[in-house]
Amino acid sequence: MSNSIEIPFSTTLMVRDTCLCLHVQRAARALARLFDDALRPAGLTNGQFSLMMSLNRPEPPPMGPVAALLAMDQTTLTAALKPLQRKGWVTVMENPRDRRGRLLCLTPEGKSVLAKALPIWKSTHAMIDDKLPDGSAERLRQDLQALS
Amino acid sequence: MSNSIEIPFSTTLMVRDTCLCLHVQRAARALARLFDDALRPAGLTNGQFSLMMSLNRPEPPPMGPVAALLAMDQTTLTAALKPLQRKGWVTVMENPRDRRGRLLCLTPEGKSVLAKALPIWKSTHAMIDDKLPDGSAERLRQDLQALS
DNA sequence: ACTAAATAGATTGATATCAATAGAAATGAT
DNA sequence: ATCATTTCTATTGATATCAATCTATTTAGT
Repeated sequence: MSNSIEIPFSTTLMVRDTCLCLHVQRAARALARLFDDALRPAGLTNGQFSLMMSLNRPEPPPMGPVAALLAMDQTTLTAALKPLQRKGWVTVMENPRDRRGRLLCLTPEGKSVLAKALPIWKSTHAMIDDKLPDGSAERLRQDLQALS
Repeated sequence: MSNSIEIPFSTTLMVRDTCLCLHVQRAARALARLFDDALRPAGLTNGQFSLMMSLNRPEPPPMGPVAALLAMDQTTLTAALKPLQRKGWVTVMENPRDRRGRLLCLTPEGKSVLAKALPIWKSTHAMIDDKLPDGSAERLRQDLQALS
């Protein structure tokens, strides 16, 4: 006569302990906070650092491949570019060879900001690398890649 | 006479290939999309599923420990509860033993929604588990935990 | 050339995320 | 008991995230 819709507490514990999605989201939030804190003096968030770093290429890339590289929705990329454009660190120009598309360029100021952030990234990354058992960083990257 | 603020392309490639923060953010976005898609028929996002599952306890927990469990900011938790309260799946009551605090409860409807989502979680999780090399899921969880 | 389909981005609306700040209640020192 | 400190949460403002939908442009089939 019960509703039969109660999930046992043991199931809850199992999901909490095993869910890879939850584990990754948790680590993502923690790492984002860590890098955001470290990069704050440089005026960048972790996401802005990754995005701007991915724009540091010989040829300015269109939006699609950048969004794919970062595994983010194209609309997210459009939104993420706005503050960087406002600050004058990134310019978005029409692609002359495909007028539907845009090309993303780091400005000299953007490159300068990125260069100032780089040593912060290095030291922060070295720090978390040390928190992992020896050699597991590479393995971790491979496992994460398999999920993307 | 140059500005000396150019980062070599090789450095960009190194950061892109090694940055654990970027790798985790990327996997987090990809997994979030995957679980969001799968759970959509149940009316839940991956985050809502994790949050509601963490509320399925014998005793309703206060907000602080739940936020810590999910490694999220307390203000994020406050915001995340809003839509769940609106839908009548979670209730937030004053803690009689500490009137600063709140206790978070799943409603019967919330439990029912969660129960319907559970088999979706199971099959989706089994799917991504298969994408990982044998036995690496447990290792991955441990590595991610070390970062949180 | 013409038209249908595919592709590249932009916009809107909802939720997620956190810093900074503020308020209320409990705790501790005296 | 009083007051300073700490703890727990909410609010505001900015950015991040994606689904749904739209426009503009290119490509492919005819």
